[in-house]
Amino acid sequence: MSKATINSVAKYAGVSKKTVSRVLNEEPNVSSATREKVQQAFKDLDYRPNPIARGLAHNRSFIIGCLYDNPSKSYITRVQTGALSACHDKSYNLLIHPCELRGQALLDNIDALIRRTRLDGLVLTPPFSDQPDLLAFLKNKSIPYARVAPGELEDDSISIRSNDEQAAFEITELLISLGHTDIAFIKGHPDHSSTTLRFSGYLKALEKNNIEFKPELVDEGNFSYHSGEDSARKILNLKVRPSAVFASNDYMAAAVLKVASQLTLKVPEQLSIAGFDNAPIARHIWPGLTTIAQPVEKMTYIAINKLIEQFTSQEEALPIHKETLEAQLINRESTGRFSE
Amino acid sequence: MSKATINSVAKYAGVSKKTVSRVLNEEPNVSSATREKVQQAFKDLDYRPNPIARGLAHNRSFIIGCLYDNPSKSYITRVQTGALSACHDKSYNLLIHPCELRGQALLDNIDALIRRTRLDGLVLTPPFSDQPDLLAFLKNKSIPYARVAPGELEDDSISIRSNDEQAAFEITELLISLGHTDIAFIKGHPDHSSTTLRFSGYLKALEKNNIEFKPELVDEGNFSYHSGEDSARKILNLKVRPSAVFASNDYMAAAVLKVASQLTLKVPEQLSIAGFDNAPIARHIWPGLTTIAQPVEKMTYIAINKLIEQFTSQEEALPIHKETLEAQLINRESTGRFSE
DNA sequence: AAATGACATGACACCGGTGTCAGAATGGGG
DNA sequence: CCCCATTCTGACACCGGTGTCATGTCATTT
Repeated sequence: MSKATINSVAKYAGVSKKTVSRVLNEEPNVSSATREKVQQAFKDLDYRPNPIARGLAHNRSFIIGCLYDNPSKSYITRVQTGALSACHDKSYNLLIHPCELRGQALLDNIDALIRRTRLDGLVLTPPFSDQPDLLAFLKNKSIPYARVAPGELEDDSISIRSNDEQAAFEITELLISLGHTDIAFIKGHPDHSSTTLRFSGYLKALEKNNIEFKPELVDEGNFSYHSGEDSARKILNLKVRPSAVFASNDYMAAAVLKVASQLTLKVPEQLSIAGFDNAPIARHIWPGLTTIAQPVEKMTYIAINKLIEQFTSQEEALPIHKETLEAQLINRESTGRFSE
Repeated sequence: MSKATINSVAKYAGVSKKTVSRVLNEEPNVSSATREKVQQAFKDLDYRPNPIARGLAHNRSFIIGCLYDNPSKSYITRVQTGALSACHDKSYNLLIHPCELRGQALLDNIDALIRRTRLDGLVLTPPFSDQPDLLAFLKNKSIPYARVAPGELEDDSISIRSNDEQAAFEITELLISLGHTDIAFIKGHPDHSSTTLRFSGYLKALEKNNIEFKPELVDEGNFSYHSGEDSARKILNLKVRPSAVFASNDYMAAAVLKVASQLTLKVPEQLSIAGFDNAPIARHIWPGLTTIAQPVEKMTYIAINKLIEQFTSQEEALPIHKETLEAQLINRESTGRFSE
């Protein structure tokens, strides 16, 4: 069972294998009588074409690779969900490939990946979306790729992002509207473009509201919980303690909450905390974190969808798809007015 | 570039493609002079064999599928890490396939997956590891599979697990050794075999220490944070409140901590909390959770490794690999003596 | 020196599809 | 009724490897 090949179908239907192939691929110039005969054979024999043979004939693998190097498991999972969904819709397979950004080995690593798997295209997630070396390398190798959440849209490739700067601006304004003026900021990892964008949104909100920027309220983290802990200790032990902290992601925000608890600071009465990403931890701690939800699955879905469309399309000059999606502010319990 | 095929290598080395194939596969009966000529050609032409063509010839896809339906992103990521590592070592590709346990659609879903991808084998993670329908279906289809963390080892398939019952026993004894006697228990999802095992370990520890089992201290959750919250509210509002709660996983334990915070119970002074799994959240909340660390990556690695070995081996009767790995108790701040 | 066997090599078909092209069937106009 | 254009169909080579088997080469045995 399940041994039906194109030859057995052809024999069963009394036609040539080429004709079966035509029906399979919905090519024109097949009489409806023949078409029906063949389709009946498909059903009777429970036939599914062999994607490997098809791949060999087409010199295609029907594989999309997904590159990531991200400490957040929930982010990765969301990327995967969107990617799987797009691949499924287009009958492609998804190959996940976690790897480290740093090190000369990166390009060799990717090279080996490409040659080993013969993948048809790549989706780059942060921080790879903004790695000039990598982009140049892929272009050179003629590997089609799409970028998720890149910082710059200049590159002539498919790019889908959400507006990090605007979202950071909004959440900062939320804190300001609650009466906060000393708002600390914990930066993310310098390799990620979102680090710059989120910081920029914070600065713009201060500026717009005529609040003086105080460099001592800014500390550099790297998106990890641990780095958030270090930054929080510095910030919360300042002589003039800020009344609010905006951390560039939820893990660091959760770390701020931990340090605040250890210092017996009440959140949000004595300290407001805002995060970014709407990671599961944002609602798994108490009080829940006010944060920004990005449509990660959707971004990845669109990226892969457009990517496949592009290299599948007959037209050489399909316009390069660029899109910026909306992020959404989620207001939870970790932010409020200062009340002591 | 990168266009070298077996034909071009053969021509370059002045031998037949079959001989090139022999060198590739390290078959015997190739003179060392010829072998070196061919290997030099590999280098000169920068040749890599095409896995798709190889797959077609062998009727193999070199793809291992990984099935999961698990709410814990960190668990999934750890499974993937182990799986990727094993696949990489054996030059296989990993295809991840999240899907829902419930519903008649499951078998159809898996069937479609198999036919679409022609995968060579499957790794089952909980709760699929203990799904009799699925196991029977795969056996019927002659799809090789390996089970990660199954409840029962009876099935004649590769099975790698850690000792959940023993670990639950130990963590319960830890609580007992701290002086607790009223220890509540929150069960996991009934579809997961670990739910039964962990509960059983809890019961055995009570029994061994001559502590009376009180049914009202046990509540049924489903491994989700939300279910843990519900159970925690019930348990912590009992007339006679227990002094410790052992939740079947860390998400539910984190929810207990949240409810305790809302009730202004001090942890661990007024309430000890223990979890299971050593999920990231266990160290991202304060106080950190005492819990059990399982070698998830290693289990998955071994499972896939043995799976590939099995269906690659010439010997028909390779013994079925079964292994039970050690879990480890991690002692953090959420457990201690009752002190009020 | 002839027979024998172990080792080395290549010709060829095959895996299951697709592209090319030539030839057969069909249909409409003169 | 014939001719030609259009539509349909199949023979065949090909994608890039692997399996089978026949043949060639050499050293060893008798």
